Amino acid sequence: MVKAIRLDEQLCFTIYKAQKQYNHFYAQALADFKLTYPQYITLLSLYEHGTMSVKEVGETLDLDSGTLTPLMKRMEREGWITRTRSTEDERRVDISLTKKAVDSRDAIFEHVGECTRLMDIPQSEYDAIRKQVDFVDQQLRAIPADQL
Amino acid sequence: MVKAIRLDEQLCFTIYKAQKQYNHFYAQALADFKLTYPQYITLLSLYEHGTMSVKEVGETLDLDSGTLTPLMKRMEREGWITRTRSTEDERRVDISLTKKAVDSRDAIFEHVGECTRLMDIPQSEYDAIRKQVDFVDQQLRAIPADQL
DNA sequence: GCTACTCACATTGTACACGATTTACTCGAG
DNA sequence: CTCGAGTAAATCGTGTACAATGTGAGTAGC
Repeated sequence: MVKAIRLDEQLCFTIYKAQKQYNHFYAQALADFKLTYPQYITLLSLYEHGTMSVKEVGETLDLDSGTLTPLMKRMEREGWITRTRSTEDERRVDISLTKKAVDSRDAIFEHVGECTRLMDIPQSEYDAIRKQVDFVDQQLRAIPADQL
Repeated sequence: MVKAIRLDEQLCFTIYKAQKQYNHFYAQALADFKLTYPQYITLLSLYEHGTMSVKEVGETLDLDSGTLTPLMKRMEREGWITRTRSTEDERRVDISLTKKAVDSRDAIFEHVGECTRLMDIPQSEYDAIRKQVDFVDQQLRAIPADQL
């Protein structure tokens, strides 16, 4: 007799739903800037590290070129970034922030900060949850592929 | 002076990554059954509640018809479910499990159970994390749309 | 200076997600 | 009985994700 797997008891499902809810939250919070959540975290990474190649952006966000290339073309079209083929290594494409992106930084941080404050979770608890979810992520990555 | 938002300190980003990792995990765990993660949770819900309309499935999974209709057409094509227009209310489409789905239940539960056991997280901690993430989800849903 | 390998990025195909609109059906008020 | 409000699915358009493949650019080894 196999024990049933109940949807509401699955951590994967809770995380799945929370991720979608965060997406929805940021879709509204970022609507004025016409940014999606993946575009927003791309900006965050560029604010933090400055100009990077597509590969390096991908490493900070855990995304591959199949996702990033079209995403960044949209961000270029919207005037957030520039994409320039590197001269010293022509395989690389360097991603830089535009003046618009630099100028918008404070307004974005300010507005997102206000919105996230609406959630009303104490900093200590917020950090604790983040560490626990990160632990789950680490556990998942630690499973060797040949055991599945 | 606006305080910088650091990607690695954001709970949204941790959850975003964990969700993708879970997706990857289940893609491998479910490969033998040719099921994706959204298809798997659809099956779970049907195992638990039996035949339901598309709307009811959507309520258990927090998905709308725009996502479910094509997903279920694929599942129908793969022989997991049947889609039949309800006779007493012709607006409804009832989703039922096929014999293949019923017969596969134990094998799926068994295999997924084995795979999740590889994560090695004690049940008490697992539940605690799930409750915390669920709390975050609730907090997000509690924010009135007009405040963003 | 050739060749094989590797690397960075782009492209293609499949599968979600979801807002917005459309279509078909139900039901209750007049 | 009929019409309009409401409902359930389907459809459409946009934007991710990612495996697999293609392409051109470096590079190591002989």
